[in-house]
Amino acid sequence: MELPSKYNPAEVESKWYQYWLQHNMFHSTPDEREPYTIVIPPPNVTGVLHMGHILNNTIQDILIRRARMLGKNACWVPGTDHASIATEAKIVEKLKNEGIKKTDIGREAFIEHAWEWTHKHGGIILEQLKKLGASCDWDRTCFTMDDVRSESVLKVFIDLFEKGLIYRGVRMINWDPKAQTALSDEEVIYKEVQSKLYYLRYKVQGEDRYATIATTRPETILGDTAVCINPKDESKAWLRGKKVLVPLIDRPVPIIEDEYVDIEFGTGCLKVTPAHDVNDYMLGEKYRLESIDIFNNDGTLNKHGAMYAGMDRFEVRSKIEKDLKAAGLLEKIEDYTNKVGYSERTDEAIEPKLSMQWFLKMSDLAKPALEAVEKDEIKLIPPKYKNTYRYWMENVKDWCISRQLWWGHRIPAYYLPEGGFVVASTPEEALEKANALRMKNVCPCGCSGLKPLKPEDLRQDEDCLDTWFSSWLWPISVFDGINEPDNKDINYYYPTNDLVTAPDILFFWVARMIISGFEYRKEACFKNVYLTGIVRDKLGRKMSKSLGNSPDPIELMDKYGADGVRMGMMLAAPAGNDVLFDEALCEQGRNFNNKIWNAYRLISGWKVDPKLDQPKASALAVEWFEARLGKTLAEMDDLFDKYRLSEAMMCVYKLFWDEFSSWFLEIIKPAYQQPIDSITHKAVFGFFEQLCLLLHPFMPFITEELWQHLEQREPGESLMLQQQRKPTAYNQVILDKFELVKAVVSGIRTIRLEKNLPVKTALALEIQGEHDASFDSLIVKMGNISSITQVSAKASDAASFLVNTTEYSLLLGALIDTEEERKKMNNELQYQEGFLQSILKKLNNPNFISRAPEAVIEAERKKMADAKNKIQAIKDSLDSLESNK
RNA sequence: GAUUCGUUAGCUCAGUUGGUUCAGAGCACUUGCUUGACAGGCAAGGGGUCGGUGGUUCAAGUCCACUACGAAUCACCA
Repeated sequence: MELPSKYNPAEVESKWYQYWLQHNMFHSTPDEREPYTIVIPPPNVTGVLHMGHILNNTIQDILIRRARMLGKNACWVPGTDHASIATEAKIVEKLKNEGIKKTDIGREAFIEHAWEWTHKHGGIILEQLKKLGASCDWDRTCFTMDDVRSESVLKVFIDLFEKGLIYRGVRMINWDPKAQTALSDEEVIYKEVQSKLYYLRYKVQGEDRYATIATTRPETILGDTAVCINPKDESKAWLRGKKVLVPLIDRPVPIIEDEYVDIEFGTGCLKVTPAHDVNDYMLGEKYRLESIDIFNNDGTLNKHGAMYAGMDRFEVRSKIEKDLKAAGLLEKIEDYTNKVGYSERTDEAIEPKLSMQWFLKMSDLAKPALEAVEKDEIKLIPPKYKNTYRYWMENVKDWCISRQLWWGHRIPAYYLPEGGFVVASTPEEALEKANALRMKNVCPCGCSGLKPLKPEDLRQDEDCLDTWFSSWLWPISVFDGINEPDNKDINYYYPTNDLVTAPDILFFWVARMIISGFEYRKEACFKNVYLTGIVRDKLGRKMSKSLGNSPDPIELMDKYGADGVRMGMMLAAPAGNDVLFDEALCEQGRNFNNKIWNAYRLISGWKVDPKLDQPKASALAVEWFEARLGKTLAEMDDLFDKYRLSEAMMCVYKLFWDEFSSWFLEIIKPAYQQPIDSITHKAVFGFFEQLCLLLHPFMPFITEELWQHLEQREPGESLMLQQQRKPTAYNQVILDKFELVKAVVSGIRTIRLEKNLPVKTALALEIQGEHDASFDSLIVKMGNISSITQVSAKASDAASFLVNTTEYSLLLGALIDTEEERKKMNNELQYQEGFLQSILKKLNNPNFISRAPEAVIEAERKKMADAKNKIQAIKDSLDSLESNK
C-alpha cells in the first residue's frame, strides 16, 4: 500500500486516542510495580484551553508516558477546580443579562444556576486536553466541589478549627468591591499607577491657622479620626495637643504623635483613617482611635460619607477635589506615582477594609513545609525558586480563607440565636453541639428554663471558603485520603512524584499543598516541582486577550497536528525560562513529523532478498548505529533526570534526523529498485522501532501510527505500553572512528561543491598519514570514491583537506587549479603556525610548567606535536605543487 | 527600596569541579542541488572580543568586586 508523501495527522491522531481509550490504557490501579504519580493542576472548570495549558500538560504527558515506558505504574489524575470568584462572576453576569439579580433569587437558586453552568461548560477543557494526547486516567477525574472533595474540605476545616488553627476575627482585609468579597494577600496585585498627591488644609480648632497634610485619597478624609505628626519634628511642635477640623465637615480630630510619620515626606503631617488604610489601622489600634468606615461593600460611600453618601469612591475623589478647592482648603496638587492593589480576578482596585473574616494560622503549619524544601526533600526545578519560597514561608501571614461568595464550600459554622457558634460537618451535628454548648454553663436540672434548640434556630455562616482551601488538599483528596486516610489508593500513589505548574501560583497553591501534605499525611505531597515559564509571544509579551497575541491552541493543533504543537512548545521551553512561543516552532515540529513519516516510507518500500550478502558498509553502519543509539539512550536518561526535557527532545531529534536519516539510511540504502539483504533489513526495522520508543513521549501519535505499521500487531497492543531499553554500555571506539569517516566524507563533499564536480562522478582518493582502512567501504559509498590509496607524497593534480594530521587528496587531473590550491594551503599554514605559537608561548612559560597539572601540560605537548606535523604536511604539499609547476 | 536570577551568533538557548581545536546547538541566513523517502527536502558554508571595567590565577565564558541593562519575588511613605 502506497503511503502519501505528506503526513496527515488529523485522522491518525483521533484514531489512536480512541484506541488508547477503548483499551483503557491510561487507567491505573495499584499493583506491585513502583508507582509514578502526577496530579494535574486543576484548570478552571468553565475555562478553555490556552497556550499555558498546552505547555504545562505537554510536559506532564511527556513525563507520564516516559514513566509508563520505564515500567512504572503511571497514574496521571485529571480534574478541574470550581474557581469561586471567576465562576461566580460569570454566573452573575449571565443572570444580569437575563435581568436577574443574584440577591433576588437567593442562595439556593443561584447555586442551581451555577451547577447548570458548570455541567454545560465544565469539562470542555478536559476534552481539549484529549486532543493534545494527554494520557490522564479519566476514570479518576475529580472536581473540587464533587462529594468526596467537598467532604474532605469540610473535614479539614473542622479539624483545623478544633486544633485552634482556624479563628474568626475582625481584621483589615483586602476587599474587592466588584466581586464583593474579601481576598487573601496573595490575590492582590500591586500595580504602579499615575496618581496625584493632594495637599489639604485642616483648620486648627479655635485658631486661624492650618495644618497641611498630603494624601492620595482625599475621599477618605470623611473617615479621618486623627492627624499624626512625628514627635521629633520641631516644625510641627505648635500642633501638639491641639485638635484640627476635618475639611468640609468640620469634625474635630486630635493631633497625635508617632515616629511612624516620615518628616521628609509630603508635609510631614499624616491624616489617619483607621478603617481604610493598613498603616492607619495600626495607628488606630495603638492610640485607641475611633474607626469610621465610610464605604458600602460595593465601593460607594455610606452615611458617614455625608453629602457624598451613595456616590462611588472614584466619583467622590473628583467631586471632593472641586469642593475643597471652592472652600479654599486645597493647597496644591502634585503628580505622583504610587502602587495600588488590584484584585487578581476582577482587576478592581482593592479597598482595605475592616471586616470579620475566618483565618488560618500559618506560622506553625509552615515549618515542616519550609524544612522539606530547604533539605531538598522536595526539589524545586529550577532551584532558584528556593529563595523565593523560603522568603515567603519565613514571613508567612495568616491566611484569610473566607469569601463572601456563594459558589464554593460553605463554611460549616452555625450561629446560636443568643450569640456564639459551633463548627460541625452537618446541621444535625451542629444542633447537637449547639445544645451541648448552651447547656454547659447552666444548671443541668433544667431550672434555667432553657429549651433545646430546633434546627431553624441555627444560622449557618453565609460565607464560603477560598478555592485554594480546597485545591491545597488536591494531592491527597483526589485519592480520598482525607476521608479514608488508610485506603489502598492513597497508600499506593501518595506521595506523588512530580508536580508541573507555573511559578505564579507557587504560594497560592504549591506552598499550601506542601503544608497540607505534612499536616494530613506527615509526608511531602510530591518529590519534584517543575516550574514552567510563562508563555509569551515571540516579542516577549504576555499572551492576552486584549493584545490578541495568543493563538488558539485548537486551531494550532488542526494546522500542525498535536504532535507538531507539542514539539513546537517544547522547542521553546527550557525549564524556568519564559517561553517565547512562535508558530514557526510548530512548523518545525510538523516538518519533523514529516521527516519521520518519509523515513518510514523509504524503509517500508524495500524488498528483501534473502540470498543477498550483507555489504560491508551496511554491517559497519549497523554496528555504529547500535552504539549511537546506546549513547543517546544514556544522554536522554541523564537529561530527564535533570528535567531538561527540551534538551532530551533535541537529543532524539538530532539522532533521528542527522544520524539515522542522513547517515545510517544513506549508507544502507540499496540502489534504486534493488532489494536489500535480510540482516540489514531486520536491523533497520529494529532501529526504527527503538526510535519510535524514544520519540513516543514527545510525539505519541505519529509514533504509534508507525509502530503499528512496522509489523502486524495484536488488538490491544500499543507502543505506549512497550518498555524502553535501559541504558547500557556502548562502543565508544566505533563512535569516534565513525566521526572521522564523517569528517572525510564531508571534506570530499566540500571539494566536490567547490570544484563543481557532480556526485555521480567517482573520484580517486589518496591518503598521506595515519588512517584506519577498516572503514573505507563507508567512505567509498558516501563519497562516491573509485579507489583509496595510501601514498607517501601528495600528487600534484590533487585537491586536499586535513582531518586531524592526515591529509586526504582527491585526484582531479586537469580540473586542478594550482593557484587556488596554493592559496588555500597558505591560509591553512598561517593558521597552524599561529596556533603553534600560542602553544609554545604556554610551554615556554616556566610558571605554567611548574604549576599546571601534568595532564594539562601533556595535552599541550600533544597539541604542539600535532601542529608541527600538520605544518610539515602542508609544507610538503606546497613543495610538491611547486615541483610540478 | 530589599532580595534573587539573568546578560554567550540575527533569534531562542546549552556550556558541569577554571584546563582537550572551547567558543557550541536549534532556528534563521548564504551557496549549490530537478528523476528514485522527504523542497515541509539534500549537501556545503558564513556568523560571536561570551554586557562593561578591574581583580585573583600559569590559565577566566566559568571565580571575586564594582558597574550598566533586563526579569522575578517581597515590601512600601500618606
